[in-house]
Amino acid sequence: MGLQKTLKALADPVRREILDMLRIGRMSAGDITEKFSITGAVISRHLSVLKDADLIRDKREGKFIFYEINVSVLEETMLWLTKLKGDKSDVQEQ
Amino acid sequence: MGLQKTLKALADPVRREILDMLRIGRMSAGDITEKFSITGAVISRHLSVLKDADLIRDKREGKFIFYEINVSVLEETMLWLTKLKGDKSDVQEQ
DNA sequence: AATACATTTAACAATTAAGTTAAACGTTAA
DNA sequence: TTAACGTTTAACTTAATTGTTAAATGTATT
Repeated sequence: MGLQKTLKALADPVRREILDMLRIGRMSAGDITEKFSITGAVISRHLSVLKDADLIRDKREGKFIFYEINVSVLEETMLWLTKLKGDKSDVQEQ
Repeated sequence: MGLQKTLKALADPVRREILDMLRIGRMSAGDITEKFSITGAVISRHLSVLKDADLIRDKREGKFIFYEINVSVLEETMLWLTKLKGDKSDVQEQ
């Protein structure tokens, strides 16, 4: 389910923007929510989708929950895209 | 809308399988349909999503419509993923 | 223990997406 | 020009997704 979950998670613009933000550094759920004009409940659910895809990790510190990006799962996606793009090593060319 | 359409198109397993098949070479809509256990109408709609994302191109030849993959639009996705993965050239590191 | 704060979960409404079958369209052949 | 074939479009059903508000959970503070 790796590739499927990853691509599904990446297919939403809000979730991609969250990842783009986390690229710079970790943030609390509240900090992330502030950057959008949607409710915290929605952001929370987006975060759970990203977490389920293992694209982010969370860590509670007191009343805050901090989120950080985990890029390692992107490897599989990159490999698939690379294969699609033109690595024809496993295809009989003529 | 490039990245959004691309990722949305790639988020469906049937569409990814179609792309994987077209990687080997072009196929008619009927040939593609045969490989699945869903109706031709559904395949046709998946093809239209892929076409709208410019991931495939079509060409009618007689009664057949042949589809071929177009990988050039994947470049934008690869760039975004690469940036996310660790190209921090535009981020202040400490 | 009561209150406040940060976040998630639940219940619901609206929208989008994927599947079905049947009808329509474009092309070829009789 | 009618019939047959390949494919798409339309109408519909069901399931999934995204958003809302309200309630619940977990932690810190008084």
